Amino acid sequence: MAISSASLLSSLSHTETFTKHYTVNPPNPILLISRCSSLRELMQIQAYAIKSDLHGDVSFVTKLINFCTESPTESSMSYARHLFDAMSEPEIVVFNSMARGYSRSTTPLAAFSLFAEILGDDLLPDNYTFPSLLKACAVAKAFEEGRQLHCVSMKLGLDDNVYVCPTLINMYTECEDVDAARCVFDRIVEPCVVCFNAMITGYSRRNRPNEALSLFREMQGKNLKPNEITLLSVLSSCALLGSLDLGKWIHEYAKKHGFCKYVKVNTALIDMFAKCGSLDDAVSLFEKMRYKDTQAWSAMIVAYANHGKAEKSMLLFERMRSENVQPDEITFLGLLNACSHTGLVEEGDEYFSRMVHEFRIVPSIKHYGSMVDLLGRAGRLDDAYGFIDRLPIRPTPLLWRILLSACSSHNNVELAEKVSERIFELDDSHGGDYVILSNLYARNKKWEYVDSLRKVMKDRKAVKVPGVSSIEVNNVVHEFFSGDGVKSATTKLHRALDEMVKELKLAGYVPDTSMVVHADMSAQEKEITLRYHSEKLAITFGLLNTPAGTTIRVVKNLRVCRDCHNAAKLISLMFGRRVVLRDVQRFHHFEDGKCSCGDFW
DNA sequence: TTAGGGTTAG
Repeated sequence: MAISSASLLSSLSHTETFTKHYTVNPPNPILLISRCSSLRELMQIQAYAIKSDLHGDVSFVTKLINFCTESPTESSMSYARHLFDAMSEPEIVVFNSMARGYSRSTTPLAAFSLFAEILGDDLLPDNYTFPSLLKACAVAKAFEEGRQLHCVSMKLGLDDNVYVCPTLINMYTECEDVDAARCVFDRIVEPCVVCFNAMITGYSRRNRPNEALSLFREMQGKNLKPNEITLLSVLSSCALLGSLDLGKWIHEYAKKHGFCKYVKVNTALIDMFAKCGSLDDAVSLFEKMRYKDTQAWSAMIVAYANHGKAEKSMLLFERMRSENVQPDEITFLGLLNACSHTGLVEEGDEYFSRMVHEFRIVPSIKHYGSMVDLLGRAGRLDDAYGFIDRLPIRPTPLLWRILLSACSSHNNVELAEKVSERIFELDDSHGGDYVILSNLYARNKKWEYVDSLRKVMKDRKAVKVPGVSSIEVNNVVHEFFSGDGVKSATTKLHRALDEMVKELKLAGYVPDTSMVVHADMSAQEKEITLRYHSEKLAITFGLLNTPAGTTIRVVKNLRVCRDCHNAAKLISLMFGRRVVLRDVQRFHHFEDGKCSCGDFW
């Protein structure tokens, strides 16, 4: 909305509300701003001030702009800019306020443009200027602009300022340059809690939980007291790693130091417990929370969804609504995932429609992805294809990738080829896509296609992310890579795995080598490749190193393979162990020879 | 008269 002219402003000043509330004597415009509750009222105050001496006064205009930038909207920012431009000699204070507003608005980089515009003038940026500008760059993921600001702050000797440092770290991590952030951090002589938090959060958000946790330990070594924000990031790292022991320790720490009064800490604890495979702990914490906000409800709905408990997710949503808590986009993402994991196509469709029409939430690419998954997994591949084709936005490779997985699950080579073409048009560097397609060819014995595809993959230098599974034993997280030991299996772990497979075979396990791509391999070689998959290595490690009868919790970075899924079911039966396996999509709870996913995943 | 780090999704 463009801001109205002076004539409109002056007409507003004569409205009834204005006369009633603000023309009592003595009407002091500065005082009026502190009582102001809407942009409309603010305009009336400004119009009123035109008649007074205050019009054009720096501190008065600054107050007006501050009001506009507190929770910026398109119109409030446009009005603020109008006031800013009208100032004959703006001061840096006023600019800082404008920059803060932009950094919180939908057009954060406007802060940088304004900065570039005024830089040549007499306005000298100060230690209040950089945090807002850097925040804007972080939000917009504008690396170049952020780096330029870093240079300017260095020239002005402000790069080690206590307020500037955390935003520099935050800007670099949001722009995916964690190492640059670490350089900034390492230059700080005595980093404070906020600096540690910025760096720990950066590691955690960039999927580097081990570094986050080691920095957390370093922080404790320096006797710096963590605060609730530290705990949020550390919990998020525990969740990434599936590190239940450390997560429990943080829970105890939070209880002891009074951090459990924070709703966000509880929400992060719920998420951690759920992602570490302990859904019961998540539920009991959730039920104990006196006040639950949208995020807490969403976290629990998402937790149920990831554990394949769609019914519970949906019931919780009903409870949430009956307590008049407004759902957000994440609540619906949880519900849609719950439906897609369990094949509830109609219910998922209904939630999508309610989200858009009843709650006026604009679907994001993630919601679309969930819908494609819902249709695809349920075998409605053509519908899923049509859904992507009709989207109001340009489909991303990820969206097609979800459909490609579904084609693989439903053994549809023809559509998989078509979908792969669409993916390769957008991104041909993702090795996983070639692997899925060649697995499909292999399963259908189209060996000549397997060979040519592998050649194409090699020519395009596409790399597949290796499978990694991890397991925590006695506070230490052990990682296993798929294929470890294929060439020379000499360790105790490999011998134990070989023995276990022998026993499994006696119980009826038949290795499913159909998805092992390499056409030139012997049956024996294929079986070995399959045997040393990361999840089998991790589960065996768990069997060897944890007390009988305890639950084995494994985290995998990709989707679990069909053969490992079969093996895990049998292991749970033969060794009397519950195995909780988190893959990139969801949880699988293996018990008594069955999986909680009901073999639908 | 302006200022730093923030869970749930990805």
